[in-house]
Amino acid sequence: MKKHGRPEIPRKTIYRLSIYLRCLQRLRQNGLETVSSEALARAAGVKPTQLRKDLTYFGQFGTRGLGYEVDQLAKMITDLLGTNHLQPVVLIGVGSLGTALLRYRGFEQEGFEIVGAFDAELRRHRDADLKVPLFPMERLAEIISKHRVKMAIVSVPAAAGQAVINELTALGIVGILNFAPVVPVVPDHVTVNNVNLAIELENLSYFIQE
Amino acid sequence: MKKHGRPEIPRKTIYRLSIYLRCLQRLRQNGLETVSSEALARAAGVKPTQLRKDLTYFGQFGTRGLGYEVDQLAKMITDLLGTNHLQPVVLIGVGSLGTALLRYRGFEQEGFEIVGAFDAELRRHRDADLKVPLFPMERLAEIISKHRVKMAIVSVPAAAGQAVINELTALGIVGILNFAPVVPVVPDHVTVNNVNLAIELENLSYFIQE
DNA sequence: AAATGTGAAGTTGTTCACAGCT
DNA sequence: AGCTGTGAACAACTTCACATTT
Repeated sequence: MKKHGRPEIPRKTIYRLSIYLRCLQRLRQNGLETVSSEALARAAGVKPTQLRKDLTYFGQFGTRGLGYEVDQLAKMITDLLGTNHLQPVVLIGVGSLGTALLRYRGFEQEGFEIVGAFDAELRRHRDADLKVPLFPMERLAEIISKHRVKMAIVSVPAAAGQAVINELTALGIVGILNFAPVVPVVPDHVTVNNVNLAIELENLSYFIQE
Repeated sequence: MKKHGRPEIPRKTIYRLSIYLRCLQRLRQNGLETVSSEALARAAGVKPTQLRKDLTYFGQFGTRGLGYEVDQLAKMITDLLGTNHLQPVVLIGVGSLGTALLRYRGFEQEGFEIVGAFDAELRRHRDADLKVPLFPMERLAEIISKHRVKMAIVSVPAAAGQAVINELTALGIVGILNFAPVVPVVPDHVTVNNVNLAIELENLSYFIQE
């Protein structure tokens, strides 16, 4: 995990922005037009002061004595996160987890489109019901350039992890959601978010003892 | 996400322990018997001093002038995390993501066994190749008590999230790996690790701008 | 000589307290 | 009166510097 670009803003703040956005969307569905930092913070599971501090990294969006306009704040967060337009993504590694991720509807709902899935060995995984086109690794460069892809999801085994990540960064990918259980090394301008499901469970295991 | 039990130890330290363990396992496969904090830290992607500080929360395990014994350190971390014995887990929500998680081999490799998968509507998801037994929600209490389950994976839609989590905690579950896009409310003695794949992608989206 | 263990210093992130709008 | 915006205080975590052990 690395940060850059606007380095003075805590990464956790960016993460919480996404949570605020989800809450705002729900508030909007409920017909709310305005919300106080206290109410929004409670919905997001944080303290009101933290919400306000998070927002002030980017400017002033509220009205004192009143609160925030739901629509306006949601739009500003969307713009800020860069999710206001559809983002093309490639997925590498169509094994058990990769297939699972391809079936998962959650990504497209939030503005991401998996334009291609790649694997070193395609044969086995030709599930007819997958809507995402499958390609051999040889066509990775072509698809990335054709769709101007900047983000990738990596769900290959540990042994292949670093090599695949090297290939992706060489092809211009600058954001990687990495499920491979490795500690990836990438150039400075590339951001990696690591998700390791086994470690999350293992972590729980510690806390439930006794 | 909550902490308790041994509260003085940073949660991030516990998380890194898992990473150290993976690195140690790899070192052991390569026949290494001893490792310095510098070498292990490099493998784990942290600074040597951080590794040493992390370990001293739990005692002294190294030999000055020499380093750490790989086997011994791995065993101590395993004991500490509580992954030295097989841990039964239930999974709630056999939708696209839930099915994916059931197919994922990563959990059992690390000592977790999904003893049952549950869903409000079972019909659709009778994939013959799933090895995990599927049950209706009505049998949740029975299975949890039969296998003495303390951990659960929640992969239901947002709308069902809090209700399912309430049911689980009422049945004695104390550790939850939550994929439902909600901000869960749980009693103090319950630990929740939230994983939100859409938010991870959204977060990347911010960092790749410009 | 080599490498750990650790108090102290430094850095980062959170919360407080209250000034300032509306 | 109510609620935001923010410098200052605080807390948590990381890194340094070096004493200590083999």
